[in-house]
Amino acid sequence: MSIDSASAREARPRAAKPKKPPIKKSEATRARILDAAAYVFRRKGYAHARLSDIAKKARTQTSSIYYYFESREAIVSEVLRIANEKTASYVNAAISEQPVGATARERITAAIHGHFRIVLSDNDYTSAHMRIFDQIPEKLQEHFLKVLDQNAGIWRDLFDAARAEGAIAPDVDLSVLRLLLLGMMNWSIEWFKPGRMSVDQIADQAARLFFDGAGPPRAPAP
Amino acid sequence: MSIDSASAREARPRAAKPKKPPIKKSEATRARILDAAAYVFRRKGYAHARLSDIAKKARTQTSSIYYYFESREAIVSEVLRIANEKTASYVNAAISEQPVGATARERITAAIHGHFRIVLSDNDYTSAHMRIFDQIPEKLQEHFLKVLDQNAGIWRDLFDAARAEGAIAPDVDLSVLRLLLLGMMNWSIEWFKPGRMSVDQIADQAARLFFDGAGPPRAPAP
DNA sequence: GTCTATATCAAGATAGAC
DNA sequence: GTCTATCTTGATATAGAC
Repeated sequence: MSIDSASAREARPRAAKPKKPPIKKSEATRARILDAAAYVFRRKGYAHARLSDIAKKARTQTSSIYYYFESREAIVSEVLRIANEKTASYVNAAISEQPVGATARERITAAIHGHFRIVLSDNDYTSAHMRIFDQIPEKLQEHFLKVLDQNAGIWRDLFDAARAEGAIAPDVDLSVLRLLLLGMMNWSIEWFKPGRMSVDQIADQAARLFFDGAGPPRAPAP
Repeated sequence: MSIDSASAREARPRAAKPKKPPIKKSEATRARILDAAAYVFRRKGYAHARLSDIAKKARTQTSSIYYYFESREAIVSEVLRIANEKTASYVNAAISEQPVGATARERITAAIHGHFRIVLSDNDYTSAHMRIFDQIPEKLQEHFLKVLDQNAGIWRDLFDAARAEGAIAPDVDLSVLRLLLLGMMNWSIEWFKPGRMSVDQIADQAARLFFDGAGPPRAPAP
C-alpha cells in the first residue's frame, strides 16, 4: 500500500455534462470521513480512535469506510499528509505577506506568528498531527519525519538570512536554536486555553523572548 | 481503586530475624514489574504496551502481575507517581546545589540544567511520563495535572524572585514565559540525539536564549 | 507466589445481499 | 455505494491447581 494511495484520487476531468454537479458524491463522502478522522484522532489519539467513532462522526457505517480506504493506516496517513500541507502553506503565507524589503527579524517574527496560529487554531488536522505522531506505526513515522525535515527548510533559510544580517548572534548554534524555538511553539498546544491571552499576544511574547530574551537589556560589547 | 494503592505498601518493620534478607522477594518482584512497565511504556506508548510485554521484560507471567497490581491502570498510575517524584527532586536538587548567595539568574540556570538532565536522561520513568501522558484515562490525567501544577510552584517562585531582582524585564508575562520555557525543554525529547552536543551544552544554549535571546546585545534604555 | 487454561470482549476487517 | 452479519485476532482479566 502506497502512502499516497488515498490522495491519488483526483477529480478527473470528464466530458462536460451540464447536469452533473462539480463535486461527486463519493468525493464528498471521502472528505467527510477524513474530516471525521482528524476530529476523532485529535480528541482520542490514534490508538483509542475506533473506526466506528470515525464512521459515526462521518454519518456512515464502519464497513463503508473500507470502500474509500484500504485500512485504518491509510486513513491516518492521509490525515497527516494534509496536516503537513496545511502547516507548510500557512507558515509560507505568513512569511510572504511581509513586504519585499522586510528584515530577517521581521520575517522570522511573521513566521512565528504563522506557526502559533496554525498550532493553536481549531484545525483538527494539524492538532491531530501533534497528538498522534508518536502513536502511529513506525513506518509511517519514518516517512513523515522526512516530510517534517523538508518543511524545516524554510526555518533554516530564515535563520541563515538572519545570521547574515547580524540579527542572530554569531556564537549561537542555529540547529539547536531552531529546535528550541519549534519546541516552544509546538508544546503550546499542551497548555493553551483561549481567553486570557490571544494567540498573537503569545506569539509576540515568544518572538520577543527569541530575539531579546526575558532579561533586561544589556549593553553591546564595546 | 486509590491512585496511591500501589505505593501504599511499605517495608513494614518486623521482629528481627537475622536470616531474613532486608528486601523481601515480593518487593523486588513488584519493583521489577514497575521498571519493566516504565521501560515498555517509554518505547511503545500506553495504548500499545501489552501486559505480556511488561511481564516478559520483568521475567514473570502476565497473570502474575495481577498478584501485585489490580489493573493495568494501577500500574501506569504508580509509574507516573514515581516519575513526578523523580523530576521534582531532581530540579530541587539542582537548585539547592547553588551557593546561598546565588542570584535568581544563577538559580534559574541551574534549574534549567536540572530539568534538561532529567528530561534527556535515560530514565525510563520520566521518559515514559512524557510519552504516555495524553494517552492515559482522563481520570488519571486530571489527577496528575494537579500534581504537575504543584510541581510548577518551584518555577513560579524562581521567576518571582528573578523579577524582584530585575533579572526578568518588567513587561514580560511570567506565566507565559514559564510555559514557553517548559515547552522548549520538554519538547527536546522529540529531537535530542546523543552525540553532537551534550545535554549541558544544550541547557547552556537554552539558558542563554532565555535570558538574553538569540539576537545581538542591545543597549539598555537611557 | 507462580503457573496453565480459559472466559470475555472489543475492534479491525471481510462477505455478500441489496 | 451502503447495509447486515460475521470472521478473526489479540488483549485484559480471572479461576483454580500447584
